[in-house]
Amino acid sequence: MYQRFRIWVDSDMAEELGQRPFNVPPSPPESANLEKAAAPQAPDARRNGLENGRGEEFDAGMEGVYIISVAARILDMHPQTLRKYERLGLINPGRTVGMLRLYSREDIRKVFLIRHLMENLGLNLAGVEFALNLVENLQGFKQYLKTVSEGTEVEPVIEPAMAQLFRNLNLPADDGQG
Amino acid sequence: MYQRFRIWVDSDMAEELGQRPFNVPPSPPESANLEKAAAPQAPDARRNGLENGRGEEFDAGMEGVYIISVAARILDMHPQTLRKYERLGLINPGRTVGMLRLYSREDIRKVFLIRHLMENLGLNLAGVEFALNLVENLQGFKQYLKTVSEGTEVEPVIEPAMAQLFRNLNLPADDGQG
DNA sequence: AAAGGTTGACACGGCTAATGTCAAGTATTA
DNA sequence: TAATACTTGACATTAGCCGTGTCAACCTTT
Repeated sequence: MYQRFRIWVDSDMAEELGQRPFNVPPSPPESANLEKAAAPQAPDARRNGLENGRGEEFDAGMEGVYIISVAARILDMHPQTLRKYERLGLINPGRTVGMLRLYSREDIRKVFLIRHLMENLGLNLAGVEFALNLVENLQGFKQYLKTVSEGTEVEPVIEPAMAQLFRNLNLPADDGQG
Repeated sequence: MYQRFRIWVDSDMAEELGQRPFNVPPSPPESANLEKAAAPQAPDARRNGLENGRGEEFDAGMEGVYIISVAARILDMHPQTLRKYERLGLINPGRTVGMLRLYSREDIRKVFLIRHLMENLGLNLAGVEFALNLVENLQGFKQYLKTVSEGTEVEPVIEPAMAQLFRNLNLPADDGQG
Protein backbone atom coordinates (compact mmCIF):
# COMPACT_ATOMS: atom_id res chain seq x y z
CA MET A 1 0.00 0.00 0.00
CA TYR A 2 2.94 2.29 0.52
CA GLN A 3 4.09 2.01 -3.04
CA ARG A 4 0.64 2.04 -4.39
CA PHE A 5 0.77 5.72 -3.82
CA ARG A 6 4.13 6.35 -5.30
CA ILE A 7 2.99 4.74 -8.49
CA TRP A 8 0.25 7.20 -9.00
CA VAL A 9 2.31 10.22 -8.14
CA ASP A 10 3.71 9.88 -11.61
CA SER A 11 4.78 13.42 -12.28
CA ASP A 12 7.47 13.71 -9.65
CA MET A 13 8.55 10.12 -10.13
CA ALA A 14 9.07 10.68 -13.82
CA GLU A 15 10.80 13.98 -13.24
CA GLU A 16 13.09 12.52 -10.69
CA LEU A 17 13.97 9.47 -12.70
CA GLY A 18 14.88 10.64 -16.11
CA GLN A 19 12.73 13.39 -17.38
CA ARG A 20 15.50 15.92 -17.06
CA PRO A 21 16.43 16.33 -20.72
CA PHE A 22 20.10 15.62 -20.91
CA ASN A 23 21.34 18.36 -23.14
CA VAL A 24 18.14 19.47 -24.75
CA PRO A 25 17.51 22.85 -23.16
CA PRO A 26 13.73 23.34 -23.31
CA SER A 27 11.21 20.54 -23.52
CA PRO A 28 7.67 21.74 -22.88
CA PRO A 29 6.04 18.96 -24.96
CA GLU A 30 7.47 16.30 -22.67
CA SER A 31 5.99 17.70 -19.53
CA ALA A 32 2.67 17.92 -21.30
CA ASN A 33 2.88 14.20 -21.92
CA LEU A 34 3.47 13.52 -18.28
CA GLU A 35 0.56 15.58 -17.19
CA LYS A 36 -1.61 13.62 -19.54
CA ALA A 37 -0.34 10.40 -18.03
CA ALA A 38 -0.99 11.55 -14.52
CA ALA A 39 -4.38 12.97 -15.30
CA PRO A 40 -6.68 9.91 -15.10
CA GLN A 41 -5.15 8.77 -11.88
CA ALA A 42 -7.75 9.36 -9.25
CA PRO A 43 -10.77 7.50 -10.63
CA ASP A 44 -9.40 3.97 -10.84
CA ALA A 45 -6.28 4.21 -8.77
CA ARG A 46 -7.96 1.78 -6.48
CA ARG A 47 -7.84 -1.27 -8.68
CA ASN A 48 -4.46 -0.84 -10.34
CA GLY A 49 -2.16 -0.93 -7.40
CA LEU A 50 0.76 -3.18 -6.71
CA GLU A 51 -1.21 -5.86 -4.95
CA ASN A 52 -2.27 -7.15 -8.31
CA GLY A 53 -0.13 -10.25 -8.73
CA ARG A 54 1.53 -12.24 -6.00
CA GLY A 55 2.58 -9.54 -3.62
CA GLU A 56 5.59 -11.23 -2.09
CA GLU A 57 8.36 -9.60 -4.11
CA PHE A 58 6.71 -6.26 -4.41
CA ASP A 59 7.16 -5.00 -0.91
CA ALA A 60 9.79 -7.44 0.24
CA GLY A 61 12.11 -4.68 1.33
CA MET A 62 12.92 -3.52 -2.17
CA GLU A 63 11.42 -0.18 -3.04
CA GLY A 64 10.46 1.08 -6.44
CA VAL A 65 9.83 -2.15 -8.25
CA TYR A 66 6.93 -2.16 -10.67
CA ILE A 67 5.16 -4.66 -12.87
CA ILE A 68 4.94 -3.89 -16.51
CA SER A 69 1.54 -2.26 -16.53
CA VAL A 70 2.62 0.20 -13.86
CA ALA A 71 5.98 0.82 -15.49
CA ALA A 72 4.27 1.44 -18.80
CA ARG A 73 1.95 3.95 -17.16
CA ILE A 74 4.83 5.75 -15.48
CA LEU A 75 6.66 5.92 -18.78
CA ASP A 76 3.53 6.63 -20.78
CA MET A 77 4.48 3.85 -23.16
CA HIS A 78 2.83 0.72 -24.46
CA PRO A 79 3.66 -2.47 -22.54
CA GLN A 80 4.43 -4.22 -25.81
CA THR A 81 7.10 -1.65 -26.46
CA LEU A 82 8.77 -2.50 -23.16
CA ARG A 83 8.60 -6.20 -23.98
CA LYS A 84 10.17 -5.56 -27.34
CA TYR A 85 13.00 -3.62 -25.74
CA GLU A 86 13.64 -6.56 -23.47
CA ARG A 87 13.54 -9.03 -26.35
CA LEU A 88 16.21 -6.94 -28.06
CA GLY A 89 18.35 -6.99 -24.95
CA LEU A 90 18.10 -3.27 -24.25
CA ILE A 91 16.69 -3.75 -20.76
CA ASN A 92 16.66 -6.63 -18.32
CA PRO A 93 13.90 -6.28 -15.74
CA GLY A 94 13.81 -8.80 -12.95
CA ARG A 95 11.15 -11.48 -12.62
CA THR A 96 8.89 -12.75 -9.92
CA VAL A 97 8.69 -16.48 -9.28
CA GLY A 98 5.69 -16.37 -11.59
CA MET A 99 7.83 -14.76 -14.33
CA LEU A 100 6.18 -11.39 -14.08
CA ARG A 101 8.51 -8.62 -15.09
CA LEU A 102 9.73 -6.33 -12.33
CA TYR A 103 11.04 -2.93 -13.34
CA SER A 104 13.45 -1.30 -10.94
CA ARG A 105 14.13 2.41 -10.83
CA GLU A 106 17.30 1.80 -12.79
CA ASP A 107 15.33 -0.07 -15.45
CA ILE A 108 12.91 2.78 -15.78
CA ARG A 109 15.72 5.29 -15.86
CA LYS A 110 17.24 3.29 -18.68
CA VAL A 111 14.00 3.37 -20.63
CA PHE A 112 13.93 7.12 -20.21
CA LEU A 113 17.40 7.21 -21.70
CA ILE A 114 16.22 5.03 -24.58
CA ARG A 115 13.36 7.38 -25.22
CA HIS A 116 15.70 10.33 -25.14
CA LEU A 117 17.96 8.69 -27.67
CA MET A 118 15.07 7.95 -30.00
CA GLU A 119 12.94 11.08 -29.65
CA ASN A 120 15.61 13.73 -29.25
CA LEU A 121 18.51 12.25 -31.18
CA GLY A 122 16.43 10.28 -33.69
CA LEU A 123 18.26 7.00 -33.23
CA ASN A 124 16.64 3.74 -34.17
CA LEU A 125 16.83 0.72 -31.89
CA ALA A 126 20.14 -0.38 -33.34
CA GLY A 127 21.48 3.06 -32.58
CA VAL A 128 20.11 2.83 -29.08
CA GLU A 129 21.92 -0.45 -28.60
CA PHE A 130 25.09 1.17 -29.85
CA ALA A 131 24.68 4.14 -27.54
CA LEU A 132 23.89 2.03 -24.49
CA ASN A 133 26.94 -0.08 -25.18
CA LEU A 134 28.89 3.13 -25.55
CA VAL A 135 27.74 4.43 -22.19
CA GLU A 136 28.70 1.19 -20.55
CA ASN A 137 32.11 1.19 -22.15
CA LEU A 138 32.72 4.81 -21.32
CA GLN A 139 31.89 4.23 -17.70
CA GLY A 140 34.29 1.33 -17.56
CA PHE A 141 36.85 3.41 -19.36
CA LYS A 142 36.40 6.18 -16.85
CA GLN A 143 36.84 3.76 -13.99
CA TYR A 144 39.98 2.40 -15.59
CA LEU A 145 41.43 5.85 -16.08
CA LYS A 146 40.57 6.78 -12.55
CA THR A 147 42.39 3.73 -11.28
CA VAL A 148 45.54 4.08 -13.31
CA SER A 149 45.76 7.80 -12.72
CA GLU A 150 45.28 7.58 -8.99
CA GLY A 151 47.78 9.74 -7.19
CA THR A 152 49.23 11.22 -10.36
CA GLU A 153 48.86 14.78 -11.50
CA VAL A 154 46.52 13.60 -14.23
CA GLU A 155 43.85 12.43 -11.84
CA PRO A 156 42.01 15.71 -11.26
CA VAL A 157 41.44 16.37 -14.95
CA ILE A 158 39.97 12.98 -15.77
CA GLU A 159 36.54 13.51 -14.33
CA PRO A 160 35.78 16.90 -15.87
CA ALA A 161 37.08 15.72 -19.21
CA MET A 162 34.82 12.70 -19.13
CA ALA A 163 31.90 14.85 -18.08
CA GLN A 164 32.51 17.16 -21.00
CA LEU A 165 32.68 14.16 -23.32
CA PHE A 166 29.29 12.96 -22.12
CA ARG A 167 27.86 16.41 -22.61
CA ASN A 168 29.22 16.60 -26.13
CA LEU A 169 27.51 13.34 -26.95
CA ASN A 170 24.16 14.36 -25.48
CA LEU A 171 24.43 11.55 -23.01
CA PRO A 172 23.65 11.67 -19.30
CA ALA A 173 26.72 11.92 -17.15
CA ASP A 174 26.60 8.87 -14.93
CA ASP A 175 25.58 9.99 -11.51
CA GLY A 176 25.28 7.69 -8.53
CA GLN A 177 25.24 4.16 -9.87
CA GLY A 178 23.15 2.31 -7.35
CA MET B 1 45.00 9.82 -67.55
CA TYR B 2 46.95 8.63 -64.57
CA GLN B 3 43.99 8.55 -62.29
CA ARG B 4 41.68 7.30 -64.91
CA PHE B 5 43.16 3.92 -64.33
CA ARG B 6 42.97 3.94 -60.62
CA ILE B 7 39.29 4.69 -60.85
CA TRP B 8 38.54 1.55 -62.73
CA VAL B 9 40.69 -0.68 -60.64
CA ASP B 10 37.90 -0.54 -58.14
CA SER B 11 38.54 -3.70 -56.20
CA ASP B 12 41.89 -2.79 -54.69
CA MET B 13 40.92 0.83 -54.30
CA ALA B 14 37.91 -0.16 -52.29
CA GLU B 15 39.82 -2.70 -50.28
CA GLU B 16 42.53 -0.26 -49.47
CA LEU B 17 40.20 2.55 -48.51
CA GLY B 18 37.70 1.10 -46.18
CA GLN B 19 36.57 -2.32 -47.12
CA ARG B 20 38.36 -3.89 -44.20
CA PRO B 21 35.42 -4.70 -41.97
CA PHE B 22 36.19 -3.09 -38.67
CA ASN B 23 35.27 -5.75 -36.24
CA VAL B 24 33.06 -7.94 -38.36
CA PRO B 25 35.06 -11.11 -38.84
CA PRO B 26 33.91 -12.57 -42.17
CA SER B 27 32.35 -10.62 -45.02
CA PRO B 28 32.16 -12.63 -48.22
CA PRO B 29 29.07 -10.86 -49.57
CA GLU B 30 30.90 -7.55 -49.63
CA SER B 31 33.63 -8.77 -51.89
CA ALA B 32 30.97 -10.10 -54.22
CA ASN B 33 29.54 -6.63 -54.46
CA LEU B 34 32.86 -5.23 -55.43
CA GLU B 35 33.38 -7.73 -58.17
CA LYS B 36 30.01 -6.82 -59.54
CA ALA B 37 30.97 -3.18 -59.51
CA ALA B 38 34.22 -3.84 -61.25
CA ALA B 39 32.66 -6.08 -63.85
CA PRO B 40 31.32 -3.63 -66.47
CA GLN B 41 34.45 -1.60 -66.48
CA ALA B 42 36.14 -2.39 -69.72
CA PRO B 43 33.46 -1.48 -72.29
CA ASP B 44 32.93 2.21 -71.57
CA ALA B 45 35.89 2.99 -69.42
CA ARG B 46 36.95 5.28 -72.24
CA ARG B 47 34.27 7.89 -71.87
CA ASN B 48 33.91 7.93 -68.09
CA GLY B 49 37.32 9.05 -67.07
CA LEU B 50 38.31 12.07 -65.10
CA GLU B 51 38.58 14.43 -68.03
CA ASN B 52 34.84 14.83 -67.97
CA GLY B 53 34.36 18.18 -66.32
CA ARG B 54 36.83 20.98 -66.23
CA GLY B 55 40.02 19.12 -65.66
CA GLU B 56 41.94 21.75 -63.77
CA GLU B 57 41.36 20.60 -60.23
CA PHE B 58 41.35 16.95 -61.03
CA ASP B 59 45.01 16.43 -61.65
CA ALA B 60 46.31 19.64 -60.16
CA GLY B 61 48.77 17.82 -57.98
CA MET B 62 46.15 16.30 -55.71
CA GLU B 63 45.72 12.63 -56.18
CA GLY B 64 42.63 10.58 -55.55
CA VAL B 65 39.96 13.20 -56.08
CA TYR B 66 36.84 12.01 -57.82
CA ILE B 67 33.64 13.52 -59.11
CA ILE B 68 30.42 12.09 -57.82
CA SER B 69 29.77 9.63 -60.59
CA VAL B 70 33.18 8.07 -60.14
CA ALA B 71 32.93 8.10 -56.35
CA ALA B 72 29.53 6.47 -56.58
CA ARG B 73 30.94 3.76 -58.81
CA ILE B 74 33.84 3.13 -56.45
CA LEU B 75 31.47 2.87 -53.54
CA ASP B 76 28.85 1.01 -55.55
CA MET B 77 26.25 3.48 -54.35
CA HIS B 78 23.75 5.77 -55.97
CA PRO B 79 24.92 9.35 -56.52
CA GLN B 80 21.71 10.61 -54.95
CA THR B 81 22.63 8.80 -51.79
CA LEU B 82 25.95 10.65 -51.64
CA ARG B 83 24.19 13.95 -52.20
CA LYS B 84 21.79 13.17 -49.41
CA TYR B 85 24.65 12.38 -47.05
CA GLU B 86 26.14 15.75 -47.86
CA ARG B 87 22.83 17.54 -47.38
CA LEU B 88 22.65 15.99 -43.92
CA GLY B 89 26.16 17.14 -43.11
CA LEU B 90 27.68 13.69 -42.88
CA ILE B 91 30.30 14.39 -45.52
CA ASN B 92 31.78 17.51 -47.01
CA PRO B 93 33.34 16.90 -50.39
CA GLY B 94 35.21 19.74 -51.99
CA ARG B 95 33.99 21.62 -55.05
CA THR B 96 35.42 22.68 -58.34
CA VAL B 97 34.99 26.27 -59.48
CA GLY B 98 31.93 24.97 -61.31
CA MET B 99 30.53 23.57 -58.03
CA LEU B 100 31.09 19.95 -59.02
CA ARG B 101 31.62 17.78 -55.96
CA LEU B 102 35.12 16.42 -55.49
CA TYR B 103 35.50 13.39 -53.25
CA SER B 104 38.88 12.91 -51.64
CA ARG B 105 40.15 9.58 -50.35
CA GLU B 106 39.19 10.69 -46.87
CA ASP B 107 35.67 11.48 -48.02
CA ILE B 108 35.34 8.05 -49.57
CA ARG B 109 36.78 6.43 -46.50
CA LYS B 110 34.19 8.22 -44.45
CA VAL B 111 31.41 6.94 -46.67
CA PHE B 112 32.74 3.44 -46.19
CA LEU B 113 32.49 4.02 -42.47
CA ILE B 114 28.94 5.26 -42.89
CA ARG B 115 28.05 2.14 -44.84
CA HIS B 116 29.64 0.00 -42.17
CA LEU B 117 27.59 1.70 -39.49
CA MET B 118 24.40 1.20 -41.42
CA GLU B 119 24.87 -2.26 -42.89
CA ASN B 120 26.77 -3.98 -40.12
CA LEU B 121 25.50 -2.16 -37.05
CA GLY B 122 22.08 -1.31 -38.41
CA LEU B 123 22.18 2.38 -37.51
CA ASN B 124 19.97 4.88 -39.27
CA LEU B 125 21.29 8.20 -40.48
CA ALA B 126 20.72 9.85 -37.12
CA GLY B 127 22.75 7.08 -35.55
CA VAL B 128 25.46 7.59 -38.12
CA GLU B 129 25.58 11.26 -37.25
CA PHE B 130 25.84 10.34 -33.60
CA ALA B 131 28.62 7.85 -34.25
CA LEU B 132 30.60 10.20 -36.46
CA ASN B 133 30.34 12.87 -33.83
CA LEU B 134 31.46 10.28 -31.31
CA VAL B 135 34.52 9.36 -33.32
CA GLU B 136 35.46 12.99 -33.64
CA ASN B 137 35.02 13.61 -29.94
CA LEU B 138 36.94 10.50 -28.99
CA GLN B 139 39.85 11.50 -31.17
CA GLY B 140 39.91 14.91 -29.57
CA PHE B 141 39.61 13.29 -26.18
CA LYS B 142 42.49 11.00 -26.96
CA GLN B 143 44.61 13.94 -28.01
CA TYR B 144 43.74 15.76 -24.83
CA LEU B 145 44.63 12.79 -22.67
CA LYS B 146 47.83 12.33 -24.55
CA THR B 147 48.75 15.92 -23.90
CA VAL B 148 47.95 16.08 -20.22
CA SER B 149 49.52 12.69 -19.53
CA GLU B 150 52.75 13.49 -21.35
CA GLY B 151 55.71 12.45 -19.28
CA THR B 152 53.65 10.88 -16.54
CA GLU B 153 53.44 7.20 -15.79
CA VAL B 154 49.93 7.17 -17.19
CA GLU B 155 51.00 8.00 -20.70
CA PRO B 156 51.85 4.51 -22.00
CA VAL B 157 48.47 3.05 -21.08
CA ILE B 158 46.37 5.71 -22.77
CA GLU B 159 46.80 4.58 -26.35
CA PRO B 160 46.07 0.88 -25.86
CA ALA B 161 43.08 1.72 -23.70
CA MET B 162 41.67 4.00 -26.36
CA ALA B 163 42.33 1.38 -29.02
CA GLN B 164 40.44 -1.16 -26.98
CA LEU B 165 37.58 1.27 -26.57
CA PHE B 166 37.33 1.73 -30.33
CA ARG B 167 37.36 -2.02 -30.82
CA ASN B 168 34.61 -2.48 -28.28
CA LEU B 169 32.48 0.00 -30.16
CA ASN B 170 33.05 -1.59 -33.57
CA LEU B 171 34.65 1.60 -34.73
CA PRO B 172 37.81 1.94 -36.77
CA ALA B 173 40.79 2.93 -34.68
CA ASP B 174 41.94 6.21 -36.13
CA ASP B 175 45.01 5.56 -38.17
CA GLY B 176 47.04 8.19 -39.90
CA GLN B 177 44.85 11.26 -40.21
CA GLY B 178 46.00 12.87 -43.42
C1' DA C 1 -16.29 -20.78 -11.10
C1' DA C 2 -15.67 -15.91 -12.40
C1' DA C 3 -12.76 -11.89 -13.10
C1' DG C 4 -8.73 -9.34 -13.84
C1' DG C 5 -3.96 -9.24 -15.38
C1' DT C 6 0.05 -10.90 -17.75
C1' DT C 7 2.37 -13.54 -21.35
C1' DG C 8 3.88 -14.49 -26.18
C1' DA C 9 2.88 -14.26 -31.17
C1' DC C 10 1.13 -12.12 -35.13
C1' DA C 11 -0.76 -8.32 -38.15
C1' DC C 12 -1.57 -3.49 -39.34
C1' DG C 13 -0.38 1.71 -40.05
C1' DG C 14 3.06 5.47 -40.18
C1' DC C 15 7.57 6.83 -41.07
C1' DT C 16 12.41 6.51 -42.80
C1' DA C 17 15.90 5.51 -46.39
C1' DA C 18 17.26 4.49 -50.91
C1' DT C 19 16.29 4.65 -55.63
C1' DG C 20 14.34 6.47 -59.85
C1' DT C 21 12.91 10.30 -62.71
C1' DC C 22 12.52 14.99 -64.33
C1' DA C 23 13.95 19.63 -66.28
C1' DA C 24 17.68 22.95 -66.37
C1' DG C 25 22.46 24.23 -66.71
C1' DT C 26 27.44 23.55 -68.23
C1' DA C 27 31.48 21.63 -70.56
C1' DT C 28 33.29 18.69 -74.11
C1' DT C 29 33.13 17.08 -78.94
C1' DA C 30 32.02 16.93 -83.90
C1' DT D 1 27.65 26.31 -83.75
C1' DA D 2 25.05 22.09 -82.73
C1' DA D 3 25.03 17.77 -80.43
C1' DT D 4 26.33 14.96 -76.68
C1' DA D 5 27.25 13.78 -71.96
C1' DC D 6 27.30 14.86 -67.35
C1' DT D 7 26.06 17.38 -63.46
C1' DT D 8 22.69 19.78 -60.36
C1' DG D 9 18.38 20.11 -57.38
C1' DA D 10 13.62 18.64 -56.47
C1' DC D 11 10.02 15.39 -56.30
C1' DA D 12 7.80 10.67 -56.50
C1' DT D 13 8.07 5.81 -55.60
C1' DT D 14 9.24 1.47 -53.20
C1' DA D 15 11.11 -1.50 -49.37
C1' DG D 16 11.81 -2.04 -44.54
C1' DC D 17 11.56 -0.65 -39.60
C1' DC D 18 8.99 0.73 -35.32
C1' DG D 19 5.12 1.21 -32.43
C1' DT D 20 0.61 -0.32 -31.57
C1' DG D 21 -3.38 -3.32 -31.44
C1' DT D 22 -5.35 -7.87 -31.01
C1' DC D 23 -5.64 -12.72 -29.97
C1' DA D 24 -5.67 -17.10 -27.12
C1' DA D 25 -3.54 -19.21 -23.08
C1' DC D 26 -2.09 -19.13 -18.31
C1' DC D 27 -2.04 -17.58 -13.45
C1' DT D 28 -3.86 -15.50 -9.17
C1' DT D 29 -7.45 -13.69 -6.48
C1' DT D 30 -12.29 -13.33 -5.13
